[in-house]
Amino acid sequence: MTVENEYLEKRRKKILQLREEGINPYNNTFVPSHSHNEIVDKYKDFDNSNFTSDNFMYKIAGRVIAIRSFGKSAFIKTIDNITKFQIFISNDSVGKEKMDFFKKFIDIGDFIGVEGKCFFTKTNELSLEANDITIITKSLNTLPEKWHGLTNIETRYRQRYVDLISSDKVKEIFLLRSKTISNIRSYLSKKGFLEVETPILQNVAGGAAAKPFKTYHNTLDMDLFLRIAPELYLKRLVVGGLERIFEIGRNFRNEGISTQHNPEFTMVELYQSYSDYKKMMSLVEELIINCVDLVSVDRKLIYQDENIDFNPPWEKVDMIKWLSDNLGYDVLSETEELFKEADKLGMNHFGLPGRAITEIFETKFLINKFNPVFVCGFPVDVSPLARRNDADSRIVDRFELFINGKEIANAFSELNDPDDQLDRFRKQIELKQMGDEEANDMDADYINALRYGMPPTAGAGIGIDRLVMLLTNSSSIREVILFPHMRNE
RNA sequence: GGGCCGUUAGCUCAGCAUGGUAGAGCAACUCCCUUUUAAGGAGUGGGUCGCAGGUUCGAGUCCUGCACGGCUCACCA
Repeated sequence: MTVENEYLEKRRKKILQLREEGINPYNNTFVPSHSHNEIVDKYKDFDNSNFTSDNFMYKIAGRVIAIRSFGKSAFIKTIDNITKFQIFISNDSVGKEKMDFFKKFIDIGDFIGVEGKCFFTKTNELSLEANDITIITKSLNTLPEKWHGLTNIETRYRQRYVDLISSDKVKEIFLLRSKTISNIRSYLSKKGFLEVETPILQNVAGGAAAKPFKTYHNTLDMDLFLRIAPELYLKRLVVGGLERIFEIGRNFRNEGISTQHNPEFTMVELYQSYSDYKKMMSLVEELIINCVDLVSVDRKLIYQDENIDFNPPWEKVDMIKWLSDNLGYDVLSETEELFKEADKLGMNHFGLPGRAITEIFETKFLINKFNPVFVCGFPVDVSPLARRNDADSRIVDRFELFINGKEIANAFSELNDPDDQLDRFRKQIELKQMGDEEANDMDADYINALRYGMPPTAGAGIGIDRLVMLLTNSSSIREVILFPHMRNE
C-alpha cells in the first residue's frame, strides 16, 4: 500500500460506507442560517459572566480544521470564509448514535453542517453546542499540519487552495488586495472617472517599453500580441470624448521573473483631460494615501526593515538637475562625459543621452530612498508618448513615483501632437532595428486618432501588485498574486 | 542567464562534516478520557531520502549531470 493510498483509501472507504447508509457525502441540501461571523458579531458584547442561553437554534456550515476529542465529547473547530468557530458535541447534546457517527465518519478537512445553541465555555470561548451534525462534503486529502501549516513555498504557490485553507495570513493578503482595488475603483468613480475595458489581444503591442507575448487567431489568420499596456487604446477613447477614464487590468510582459516581476501583472491606468502631470501628481498621492489608510492609522508603514512615511507632501526631485548637480556638469549637453560615465557602469544606452541619464540617475539616486519620491522631468528619448516641456524640448513633463526605491507609478502629460508622435514612433523603429527589443512599434491608427485632436490630457499608471506588496509587507510579488507563474513540474 | 542555498513520511523538520538495516512531532489507525485551545495518556502502521549516473563490499550521506524551487545580481513595472 503506497502512502498516498493509506490516506485516500481510508477516506474512500468512509465515502462508500456513507453511501451504503444512504448519506450523500457531497450533500447540497444544508442551508446555514448564519455565517460564523454573524454569530460572533451577535455575541461580541457577551461572555461567561453575563450570558444566559437565548435558546436560539443556529444552523452553521464550515470546514473542520481541528478536532479535540474526549471520547464522549469533543470540540470541533470550523472555519467559514475567514472566521473560525468552535462547536461542542457530546453524547448528551446529539445522542450516542450521532456521536458515534461523528467519530466514525468526520475528519479534519470535511465540510460539516451543525445545528445548535450558543454558549460560552469555561475559558470564555463562544461555542455552539451541537444538537445535530451532518456531513456536507467529505475531504479525501489530508490538510497540512496545524501548527506550522504549509510552508514549502513551491507547494504554497502551486496549490494555493491549500495555502489559503491553512494560513490566515495568506487570506488576509488577498482580502486586502481586493479591498485595495475596490478602494481605487471607488476613489476614481467619485472623481468622475469612467471605468472602461480595452483589448488585451492587440495588433500592435504598444504603450510601454517591453517585450510582448505573441499569440495567433485561427479564423482571422493573424498574429496577435497580449497587451503590454492599455495606454494607446485608452487615449483613443480620450480622442473619442471620454475625458476621464480608467482601466484596472492585466498587462503581459515577456520578460524575467523576479521578486518584483510576474509575467502578468495588474495596473490601474487613468487619463484625465485638461490636467497635466503636476495635477496628476496630487491625484496619485491622494489615491495611494487612501490605500495606505486601509492598513495604517498614521500613514506610516513598516516594509521589511524600513519605515515608510506616506504623509504628504511627498518629496519631488528633478532628474536632470539632480544628476547634473551630482556629476558636476550639464548632463543634457555634455553627452561625451555622460556616455563615459554610462560605459563605466556597463550600460546599454544605444547612443541616447536620455537612456544614460535615466539609468545613471536611478543607480545613484534611489539608494536609501524609502519614502515616496516623485522623480520629475524625463529625457524625451526615453518617453516616446509624453508631451515635451514647454521651456526645454529635450525633456518631457513626466514623473515616476518610487517607494522603497521601487517604481510604483509612471505618469505624464500626454503627447497630443500627431506629427511629433509620428516622429517619436519613427525613432523607436530605428532603435528596434538597432537591436532594442523593447522599442515601440509604429501604431498608424493611433496617429490617425491623434489627428482628430486629443484634448490636453494627463495619464498615470500605478502598479497594483507592488502597491499591495507595500501594504501587506510582502517581500515577493508572488505573495500578492494568487497563482504566480511557475515552470511545469 | 550568473552566483549561493534547498528538495528525506500527507505536513513541519532531524539525520549528511566522519558512508554501515530510515528518525521525531503533527496527521492517520486501536484503546482510555464530557469544557479543550498545538488538549492529554498508552500503543500501532506509514519512506523509490527530487531524478539519473558514478565511486565503494556497502550511498539519504561522497562525486557528476539533470529537474523543480528559493534568495540574489543583471534586464524590466
